[in-house]
Amino acid sequence: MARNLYATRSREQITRLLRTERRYLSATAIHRLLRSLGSEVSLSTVYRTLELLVSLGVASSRPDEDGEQTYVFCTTDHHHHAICRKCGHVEEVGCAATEAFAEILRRHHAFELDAHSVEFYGRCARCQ
Amino acid sequence: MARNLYATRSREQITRLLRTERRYLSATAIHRLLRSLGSEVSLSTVYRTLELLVSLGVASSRPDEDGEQTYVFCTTDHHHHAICRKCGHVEEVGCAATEAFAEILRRHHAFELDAHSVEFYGRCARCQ
DNA sequence: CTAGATGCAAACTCTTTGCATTGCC
DNA sequence: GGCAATGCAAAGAGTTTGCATCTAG
Repeated sequence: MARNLYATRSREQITRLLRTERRYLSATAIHRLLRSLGSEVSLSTVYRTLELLVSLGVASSRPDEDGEQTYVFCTTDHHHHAICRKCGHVEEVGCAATEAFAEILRRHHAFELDAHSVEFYGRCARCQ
Repeated sequence: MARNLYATRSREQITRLLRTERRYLSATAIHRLLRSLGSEVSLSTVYRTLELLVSLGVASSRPDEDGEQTYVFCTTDHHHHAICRKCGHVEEVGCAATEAFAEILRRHHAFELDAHSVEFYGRCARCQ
């Protein structure tokens, strides 16, 4: 955690959970999980902490199909996510992999891909 | 519109707007646009009609970054979307273009891509 | 001790639903 | 005329915010 920020119990718990799970979880799901583990953190603190983690680059968020925001632990390095539809596991995909695809879009559609927002769904190695 | 369904004024207006715009719009945005064009359709009808169009395969929906659902007119053919970040224009990308990319993910990450949910962001030909 | 973090409850936004009314065929 | 569609208002769900209290440093 950066300077000027207190390393509180709530924040440690939320960060540790995300770091362990490595899959996209909603704020409510995180709250429910933590409570079931004995934590007494409130839902608003979960929301505020998640917002903090995202702004610090420690977590990344995206809305699921219903529009509910979900959060995942991730490094600050530049990368994209391949998300397993079966187990929810998040694989970090390096930029090089997207280059070839950007080239195809460029040639066939004159479309300049902004690869930063691309996310992929499918089956990870263990779930096929 | 299929049998058993009334071709009402509201539905025509909503469908015509989507067909003309060809970009992702939220229900509220569609409602606002229609009202500004003189329509008196209600917001709940907009929601109900959009749900109908999606189930008919005439429209497709996805949540934006804030989790708000947005809708776009599209054909029922199998394809993916390349969305221009500048003008919002939606380009329909054929499946062949995604094949090459799926192959890379498969080789480098042992990840089986379910290409059906992939959407791309960037700049279209006119907006570069 | 003090700025920052938390909990609670209320407020907000987007979306869905129940029901009486209207309108298409 | 009959069944489906609509409008309105109220209810839901997820998320944010104000404020008094608590706590890490």
